[in-house]
Amino acid sequence: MPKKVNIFCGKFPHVIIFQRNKQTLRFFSSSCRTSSILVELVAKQHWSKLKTHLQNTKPNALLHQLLTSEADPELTLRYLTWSQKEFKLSHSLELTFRTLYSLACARKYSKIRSFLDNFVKNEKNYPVSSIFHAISVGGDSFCANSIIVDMLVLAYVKSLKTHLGYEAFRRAGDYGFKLSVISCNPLLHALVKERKIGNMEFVYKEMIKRRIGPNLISFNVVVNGLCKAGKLNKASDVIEDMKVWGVSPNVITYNTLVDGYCKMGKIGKMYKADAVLKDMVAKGICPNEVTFNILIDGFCKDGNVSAAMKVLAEMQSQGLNPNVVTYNSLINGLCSDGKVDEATVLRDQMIGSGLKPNVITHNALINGLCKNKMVNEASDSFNDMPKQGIAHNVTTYNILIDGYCKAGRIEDAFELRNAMLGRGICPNVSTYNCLIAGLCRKGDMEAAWHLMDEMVGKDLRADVVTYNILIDLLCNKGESRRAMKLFDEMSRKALNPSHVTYNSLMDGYCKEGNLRAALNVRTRMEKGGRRANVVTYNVLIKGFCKKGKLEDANKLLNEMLEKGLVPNRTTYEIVREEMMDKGFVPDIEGHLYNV
DNA sequence: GTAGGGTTAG
Repeated sequence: MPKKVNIFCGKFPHVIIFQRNKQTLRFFSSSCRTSSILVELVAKQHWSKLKTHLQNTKPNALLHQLLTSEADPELTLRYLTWSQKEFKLSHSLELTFRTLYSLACARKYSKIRSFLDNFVKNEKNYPVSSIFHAISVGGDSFCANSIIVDMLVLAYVKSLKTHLGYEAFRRAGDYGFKLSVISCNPLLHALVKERKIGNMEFVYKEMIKRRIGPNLISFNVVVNGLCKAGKLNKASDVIEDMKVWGVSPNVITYNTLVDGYCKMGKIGKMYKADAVLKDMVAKGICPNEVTFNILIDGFCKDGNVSAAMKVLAEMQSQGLNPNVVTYNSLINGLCSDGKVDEATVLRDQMIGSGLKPNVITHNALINGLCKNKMVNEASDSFNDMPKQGIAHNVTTYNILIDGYCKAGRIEDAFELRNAMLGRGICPNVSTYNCLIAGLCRKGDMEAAWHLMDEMVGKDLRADVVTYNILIDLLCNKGESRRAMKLFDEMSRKALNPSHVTYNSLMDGYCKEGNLRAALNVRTRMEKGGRRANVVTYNVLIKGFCKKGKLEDANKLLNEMLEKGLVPNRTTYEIVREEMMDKGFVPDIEGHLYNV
């Protein structure tokens, strides 16, 4: 019998498989001959014979015997999987992980990897704590155990059980097991994808603390996560940290940060994005197509297509060719600006330069036509797509369905929905959202609720947008309390309310003249981790104005400017109509001349 | 194995 010493006894006083196994051992000593026959059958892989012989022996007793007799680890594993399948049983965690331990000592890593991949896919989820207990009593080689835990974390992440991967990572720290970037990088990536940025930051800090040595990929993933969460200063700090670790940021690191500024930055964000670009050039990192595409898209989304065009010229002067993504951003930018004709010209230019428009190009143009009240043209464009060898996708249908709804052509919208079903494209939540919003605009509440039921029947779950549509509708009808009930339902369904949700509720209460309730919603919004945006301020400022509280409204205006939020057209309209026309001079007055 | 483009709600 091998000597098993639990080196973690001090901290984790869970000993001991020996007590439990005494009985098993007695069994083996009394029937030693039988057992050696069985072991030999395993060695020869005579499974059917083994099955008949095992009628009087417990399968787990044989597994134990294989482990203690130090049989070939691969064979032990083969017996383990065979017996689990054959007898529809699960071996204990202790024996399972002892098997993996023996494989780790024999450096049969790929066997462990594929076993763990299956192990975690199993619907029977063992508590991570039990697994760690089994690992720590199963073997005393720190290195072998660490490798098993590393592979376990990776297996969880691969099977989309990120929460368990995260827990295993945390516990590995308690036990002092040393993980590697092989499991930590995918874990970081998965946490970013699930928007669990707090957890991602924990893993990153722990990696440094535990001296796991983040590499370039780790840093890039972390920078991306922080950018997606709007933590741009922290992202810049991480880039500084990299140098301490002797890792140089590359073009991807900087592109990620530039994109962060474009998408999450506040006042003067494009200026800052440009500053990051200059910084990277100064550090000798050459911008590539992606860098320029990010900037072009950023300027377009910022409503500044002419600046985007200048970036395009700069890109070409540096010998970089615009690609489909470049053109798609510009086409979309022009369409949002109401310049569908120019967008079409650009599309032709794109074709002239040898690039083939893809489904995204077409969708952008169809959307542009819809938004500019050219639904018939949009429909023609839609029908042209198959002729050009481009298949419609769900988004194409959704765009045109939304176009029909907004043009008041609900019947056409439903007809198109039915057509997509016939063509094997499944409506998704967005399809329903477009239709529900269309029905709400028409005031056909009954049909809207009916569609909600239909969604559930099709196993489609209402999302934040669905709730936003319904909440907004109720608020506009003066039924804020009913809207609040839907809001509570959202949290019960683990849906994270968005800015729109809170803003609609505040608007509803403001319209009812209930400023207190509106401010309560704002408090909840901040507790929910969302900061007030321009729309929030517009809603509240208007609410206070309507109540004649112009001084308070003015304070809100100041607060908004101090937070670096940029007033929009609605803000100016409110200020003009509700304050200036009534003889009140707001602090924002000076800005009004710029509009 | 880390970066970029299209739809729905204010």
